[in-house]
Amino acid sequence: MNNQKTPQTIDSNVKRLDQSDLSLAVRSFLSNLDVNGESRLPQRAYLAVRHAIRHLQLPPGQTVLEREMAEILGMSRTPVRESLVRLETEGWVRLMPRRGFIVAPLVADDLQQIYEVVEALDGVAGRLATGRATHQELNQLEHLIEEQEKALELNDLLAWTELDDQFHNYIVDLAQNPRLRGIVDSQSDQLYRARLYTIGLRPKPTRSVTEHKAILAVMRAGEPEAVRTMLQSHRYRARNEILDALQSMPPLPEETGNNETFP
Amino acid sequence: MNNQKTPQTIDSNVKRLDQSDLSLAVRSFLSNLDVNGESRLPQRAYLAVRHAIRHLQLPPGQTVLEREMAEILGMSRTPVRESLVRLETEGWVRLMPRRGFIVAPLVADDLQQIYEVVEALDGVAGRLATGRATHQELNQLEHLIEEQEKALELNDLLAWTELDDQFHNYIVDLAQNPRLRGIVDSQSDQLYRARLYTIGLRPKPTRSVTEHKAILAVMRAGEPEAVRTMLQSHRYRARNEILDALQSMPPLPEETGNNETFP
DNA sequence: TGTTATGATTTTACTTGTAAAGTCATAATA
DNA sequence: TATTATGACTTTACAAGTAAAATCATAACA
Repeated sequence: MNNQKTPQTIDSNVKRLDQSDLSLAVRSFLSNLDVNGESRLPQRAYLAVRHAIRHLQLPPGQTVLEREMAEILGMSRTPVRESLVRLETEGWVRLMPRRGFIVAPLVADDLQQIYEVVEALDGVAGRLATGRATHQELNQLEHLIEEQEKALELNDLLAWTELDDQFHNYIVDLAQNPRLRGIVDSQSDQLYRARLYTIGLRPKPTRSVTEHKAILAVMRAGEPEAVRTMLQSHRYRARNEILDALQSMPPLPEETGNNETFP
Repeated sequence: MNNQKTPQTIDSNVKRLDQSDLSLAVRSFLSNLDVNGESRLPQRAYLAVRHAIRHLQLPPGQTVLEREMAEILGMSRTPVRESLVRLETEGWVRLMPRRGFIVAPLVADDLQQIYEVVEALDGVAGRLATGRATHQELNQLEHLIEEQEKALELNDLLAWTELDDQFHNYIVDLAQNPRLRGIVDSQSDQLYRARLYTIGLRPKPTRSVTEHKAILAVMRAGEPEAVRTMLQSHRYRARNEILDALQSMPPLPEETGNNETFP
């Protein structure tokens, strides 16, 4: 029923209009992303595609064609391909040899692997941050926690998700290790879409805020090892909530190209 | 003195022969690497360049030209560039915009960052491996330790370095997490050249072998948390030895193109 | 002598072209 | 009907070409 390919008639020397699988909405989402600050084309393509995957605009299983992306982003195929290669080594897309790239499916096994990595790196970041953060920076963490409480009172789960991300990212920043920063960034960000996907099915994250407070307190007390342990178990609990929610979902979203073809 | 560029005479319409900075030895090292198993050209280029950097054939600071690599490896520039982009995101080379790629310099600050990452990931790998390894696999670890002792008796530090790598890599394998595997692989392998570089300046690694035995014992006892702690402090000690040795070295190797031009 | 200007050269950054391999709809066949 | 064969079509994988930018040696000049 969702086969949108036109049957090729013999006189189809007319240029086909529906060579794309992507809806107009997704196309505008991709092309309207503000990446003007980036001068390099591959970096622009990288940010655009990653952003679209992160926000489930490019759903798991969706094929990503270099020709199509190039067309949408207004560049040639080469910089697009370069960005896809990078996204592949980071785990955002998967390369099927001679078939093309698809958005990495959202399966429990994969998420489990990411969590095992992020738990460890998040933990060490917290440990390092404890020694390296200034009072001012710790106050900034406190500010983020307050914002989280506000978002929770308003039941704004989307805002809360962003603030939770900011909290953890800021701790990683404080570790002052660019390499760690890069790896955590690309890995933990891949968890975002799983959280987005299960956002309504998880318990209200009041406990997360409590734990954030406890983590900050131990950072203030200057106990690096304790910070590490707490961050790790904090992530562990979050992991279980996500995986539980994912299991109670419709089987798995694969090749769900949300197409709106013209009338 | 080491300026090997020929002064361009007015009648230099002759094709220049020394357009390369790389010695014949390095060229043959690169082209003779056994990568025939790999069908994809970018993967071949990736392995070749990475291997050459790892073994200090391409020294820190060396510029890596895509045209030159393409020529040496017998392919066009496109797959070479793709491999360089990947090596850049992993930290092996550094991209100077509009200037080209150079082999990442071997500076203490960078090594420190890598160690912070690897310590954490190695630790979690050990923790996971403890639950997931079979008796047979643990015996394989024991075998590797025995080989290390033999290498040490023969004072074969190069063999020992390889065996030490194998030991740690095997533990990561046992964690059964491909993503973790990939990140540790690319990161910890970047430490290899630092170890190679300081190989004669460090104390004989008898203590490392003792610690390996202790780690294996705790894995056999099935105490994941203890394995993590021990692996982490094991890496920490190794880190300090390397960084100390590096500090007592000639300033820092940058642009040391070990050229042997024709007579 | 020291400093600035200049132009040839090199190298990336990006575009475009092409062959091979895989896919898929349709037709032929048992 | 079920299965296999066929061929048009799509898409990557790789090659090759070009323009802009940075570099560096040399020359002009104060």
